[in-house]
Amino acid sequence: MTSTRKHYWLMKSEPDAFSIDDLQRAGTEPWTGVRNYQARNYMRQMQVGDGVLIYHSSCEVPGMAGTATVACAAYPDPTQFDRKSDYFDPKSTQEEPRWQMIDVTFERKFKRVVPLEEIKQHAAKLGEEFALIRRGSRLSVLPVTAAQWKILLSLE
DNA sequence: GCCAACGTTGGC
DNA sequence: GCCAACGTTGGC
Repeated sequence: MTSTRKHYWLMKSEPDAFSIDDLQRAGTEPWTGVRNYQARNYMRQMQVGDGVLIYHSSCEVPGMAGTATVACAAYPDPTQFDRKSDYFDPKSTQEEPRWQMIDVTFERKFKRVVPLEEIKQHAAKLGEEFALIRRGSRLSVLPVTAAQWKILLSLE
């Protein structure tokens, strides 16, 4: 888990709530609210400097909007302790926090949003098992291989 | 530990 | 707004 190699990820965000433009304005943003164990486990594996594709979901044109980098190692998501937060989790404790998160730093906004529809056309190259294009996949944080990263960036 | 019911995600 | 797919919950 302490590899020095750079790893790549894709993170989904609903642009109505938080878009690539919001990230550009913010610079660095705490990625709060992930409440899925698999997604959390991926965030635990993240290391400073890892590449992140920012993906817009649940919107008019779902697709890749830009890139960011991982700004810090995973740490407890404070919203799980906040009763007023949508992400409050009564089963989580300070001693044993259930949810972690990372911060991401804006890197680049794509000249255009690369639509999911277009990404799907490259399924053969990307691999059918790539979670983003797998039917019914709802994972909001998923790993991207170096080869996939290269292909995905080339679509811009 | 099974599984039905329910809630959520997210493309369309 | 619909609904398929999936994760979680809770009764048994």
